[in-house]
Amino acid sequence: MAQDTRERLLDQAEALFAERGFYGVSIAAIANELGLTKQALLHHFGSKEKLYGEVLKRISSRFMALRELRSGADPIQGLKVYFLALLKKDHLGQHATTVLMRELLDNKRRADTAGTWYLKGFLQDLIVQVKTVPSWQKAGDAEALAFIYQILGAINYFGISQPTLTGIFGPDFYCQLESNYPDQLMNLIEAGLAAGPPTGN
Amino acid sequence: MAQDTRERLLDQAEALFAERGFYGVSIAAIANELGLTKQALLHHFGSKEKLYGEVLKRISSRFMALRELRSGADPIQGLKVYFLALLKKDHLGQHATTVLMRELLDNKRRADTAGTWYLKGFLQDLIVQVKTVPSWQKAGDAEALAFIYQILGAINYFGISQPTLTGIFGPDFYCQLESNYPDQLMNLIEAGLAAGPPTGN
DNA sequence: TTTGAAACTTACCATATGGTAGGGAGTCAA
DNA sequence: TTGACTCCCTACCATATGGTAAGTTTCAAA
Repeated sequence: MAQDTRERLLDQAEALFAERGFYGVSIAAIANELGLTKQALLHHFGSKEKLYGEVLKRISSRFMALRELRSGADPIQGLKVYFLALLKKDHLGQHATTVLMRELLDNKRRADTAGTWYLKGFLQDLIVQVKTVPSWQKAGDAEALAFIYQILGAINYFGISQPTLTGIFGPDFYCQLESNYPDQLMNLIEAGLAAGPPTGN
Repeated sequence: MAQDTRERLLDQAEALFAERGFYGVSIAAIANELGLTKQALLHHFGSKEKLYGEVLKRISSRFMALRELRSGADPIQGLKVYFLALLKKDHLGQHATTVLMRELLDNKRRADTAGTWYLKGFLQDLIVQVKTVPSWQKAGDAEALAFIYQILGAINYFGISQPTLTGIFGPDFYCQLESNYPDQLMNLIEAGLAAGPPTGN
């Protein structure tokens, strides 16, 4: 039951941090959402910063789990599994990528604490996989990462734009957009992997 | 001189909103940065919300100016001009895209105020241009926008990741990454435009 | 010279926030 | 039964925040 409350607080915190950002949420708001007082929250986590740290840690562990998931043999399939999981938010939860994006934005300021260390393994894993693809074998790490980042950007930027796009173009249009996004993304990945790194001209 | 102070306050506000987000910055902090008190700021803008609105409006006008900039004739060149301007932050200022990204994240909550209406013209313009490219002429608007959004994501996500990537991989590696990013982006755009929308298989 | 508006300032205020202190209820082992 | 521990609450506090009220200074027009 204690562990249960802790977990529920983390869930709630993750959702609210995603929605409003670190400074947009008070610990009282998080606790009240569960019918608790902020002191209950402070009892479990000590401080708001520590709570936020725990949220990031939990997200990081899901990313780690994602790494275990890849099929292994075919690098292209492995990459697709990764990227589709990110797009569909499988195994990560609805709010993980949003919290992560906010953390990227805030990272400049809290560069010392740097809650994104766990991304290193994830990104290195992706680099290795890209360089396993025949046409990318001669590529440098930076080139591979640039390609990866383009895909990550295509995924995550779209992920946070739903409310805005719906507001601008209406729900029907957004629905079309969402339904053909995965296909186009897979196209982009395949085309990029097939083409290899840019040649010097 | 009055206009000058106003403009300087807007500059400072834009920079700080980009860096810390709406809730992460106090109006006192913005004003103090210029050796003023927060009441000077309130005198010019009335409230924090209104100041933020002015910042968004100013950014929007720069986007509008960007639309005028396109070469006109060649749609592919026009698209490249747009996207390169976004990547290099020409005519937009260092912080415009960051503020915009934060606004996308917060838009869910302030969906009523929706400070991103001005994006509509910009996006529609891009859609028209993409559909002018021969291989995209049969594409639907949603397919064109999906492609555009992939590019925008590749640009903007990378744009906010510099501190994190530098932290993870070191400044030298980031420098490599940054130097080959534009080329790879142009590759991606060309490949995507040449390939056309995904076929139904 | 007077008027009046613009561009600030100092004082002040209500509220919200993160955090401390300490207490009470329940559980569980000795 | 008692002591200790966990979980959570009420009470309280220092600080920060957005905003109001009421000047003060500057400066230009009447």
